[in-house]
Amino acid sequence: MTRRSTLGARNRGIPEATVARLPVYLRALHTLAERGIVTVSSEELAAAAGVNSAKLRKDLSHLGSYGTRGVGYEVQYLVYQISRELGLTQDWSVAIVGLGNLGRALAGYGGFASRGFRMSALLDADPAIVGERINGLTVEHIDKLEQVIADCGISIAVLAVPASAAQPVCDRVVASGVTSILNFAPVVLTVPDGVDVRKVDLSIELQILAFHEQRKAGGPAGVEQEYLEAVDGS
Amino acid sequence: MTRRSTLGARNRGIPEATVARLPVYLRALHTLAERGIVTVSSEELAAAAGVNSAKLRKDLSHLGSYGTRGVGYEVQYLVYQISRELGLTQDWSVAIVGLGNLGRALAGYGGFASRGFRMSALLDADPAIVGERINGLTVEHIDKLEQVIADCGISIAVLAVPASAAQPVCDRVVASGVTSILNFAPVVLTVPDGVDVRKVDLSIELQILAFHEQRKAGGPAGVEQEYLEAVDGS
DNA sequence: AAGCCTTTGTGAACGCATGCACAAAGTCGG
DNA sequence: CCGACTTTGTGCATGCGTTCACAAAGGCTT
Ligand SMILES: NC(=O)c1ccc[n+]([C@@H]2O[C@H](COP(=O)([O-])OP(=O)(O)OC[C@H]3O[C@@H](n4cnc5c(N)ncnc54)[C@H](O)[C@@H]3O)[C@@H](O)[C@H]2O)c1
Ligand SMILES: NC(=O)c1ccc[n+]([C@@H]2O[C@H](COP(=O)([O-])OP(=O)(O)OC[C@H]3O[C@@H](n4cnc5c(N)ncnc54)[C@H](O)[C@@H]3O)[C@@H](O)[C@H]2O)c1
Repeated sequence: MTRRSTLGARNRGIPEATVARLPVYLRALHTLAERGIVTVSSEELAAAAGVNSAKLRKDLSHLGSYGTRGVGYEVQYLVYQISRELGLTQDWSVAIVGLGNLGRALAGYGGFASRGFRMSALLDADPAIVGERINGLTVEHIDKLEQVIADCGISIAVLAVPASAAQPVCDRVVASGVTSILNFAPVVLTVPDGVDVRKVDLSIELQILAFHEQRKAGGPAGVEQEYLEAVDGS
Repeated sequence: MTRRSTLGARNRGIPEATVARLPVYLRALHTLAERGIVTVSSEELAAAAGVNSAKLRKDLSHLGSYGTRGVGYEVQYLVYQISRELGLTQDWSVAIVGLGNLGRALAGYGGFASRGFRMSALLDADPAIVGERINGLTVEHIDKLEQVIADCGISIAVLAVPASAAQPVCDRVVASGVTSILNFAPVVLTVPDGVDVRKVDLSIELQILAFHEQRKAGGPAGVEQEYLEAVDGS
């Protein structure tokens, strides 16, 4: 007796918006599991994840028919299915390039390991940083990049280098075989087809908040007059 | 002669997707300005920002008619208009709550000040951290939250506290008058209407990358068999 | 065994975002 | 001053994502 419906459902094409929410559901499910909860309805899980329950059900329906009508979803089983879909049943080796303020914080963070991401390599160009031990790992010189990536089987790299170094470093990690990049530098990276880039830009987040904040306070006040003052001339 | 078209255009309702891209355009424009470039076409700016040029033009058209046909956009003028729309012609005071690994990195980052965000207050609950000086600021005890927020006129808070503390801390900063929150803790925050929350979740970013990475390698391999093994029983 | 009750999975409608393609607008050389 | 050329601003079509609403499905009680 196989539990998963063999027909339909598994489209092979999961919408990007759904993929972005699966980790949120997964986190909510883990929290429920810790509390010993065995079964959860779409309504409850949606509330825990902060989304509409119809959206949740549609999202899950892309993975298969894993619920039971009149009951809900079995927490553990759903955890497994989402994990599998996201590729978290295997561990991923990750390299961090740039061990400055931000890189250090990331390297020392425990929340990655618990989700199947192992920080396997730390790389920096600064001789003063190379050799340092952070969270049990030794920082290697960036010249060993190719070697380290091959040795550790790394396919995901985190870039925490200055903006000016980001594209060159990106080119190198891509040339070394990395096909997924998480970029913290405030630049638009150019990569070949087949390489995924996701960016995290904290300044942008603050600017978006500022926009809405300004709206609450009555919208942008500036008129033409102000520009002339601002540029201080003409 | 006023430069900005007085009619239409300024809808007061800028699409959220556009708002999220304006900071990217702004960054590209700053880079161009540094190189001494005075005028830029939508095609060039779009390339620098990594978007489609039609999208760029439509985005900018929401702010007004700031281009010149046959020529393009004046870099400085566009910088000013976007800055004004985003609310960056004024400075914003920001509080950081939680000065652990991540909070420290943020507090020490220079890229915020240059975009009009001043880190005005650092708050933590740990007596060992309170009193410490980071980047010229003294870490205050979380008990002074209300007072500090009022004194510094803070409306934006960054939460870099553990997941378990995030909601309580959130409630407190909201009660103190903060109406915009940037949250790094991996939890869904509940806030009253009128308060904006943006989340940055690095684990989620990695999980999304893992999903696509797995796809490149041939899709999720698991079948029912594997679940039974995984739960190790039954 | 039958009917009631709960909850899923999805069809359909709607709204937002994207990108093409082009007319209108403006520049610039002659 | 004119005509050719460039580039903007936008109408329109298309596709994606969200939400409502409900029939079908399954469990549970009697
Ligand atoms: N710190 C923050 O809170 C923060 C916030 C937003 C964005 N960022 C961005 O994240 C990136 C890192 O920020 P940070 O504060 O850690 O900067 P940082 O200057 O403290 O660290 C950068 C590190 O990269 C290393 N590096 C430089 N060039 C390199 C190269 N070619 N190869 C390998 N390593 C190299 C440096 O030696 C340094 O250790 C920057 O692009 C920054 O704009 C940081
Ligand atoms: N460090 C990372 O790279 C990273 C990555 C992803 C997510 N996060 C998330 O960011 C948050 C912070 O991460 P971190 O690594 O800096 O953690 P951390 O434990 O190093 O720092 C947390 C800080 O918050 C303070 N704190 C705890 N309770 C508080 C309270 N009630 N009021 C005020 N301060 C309080 C602690 O004293 C500590 O200084 C966590 O939620 C974490 O899950 C961190």
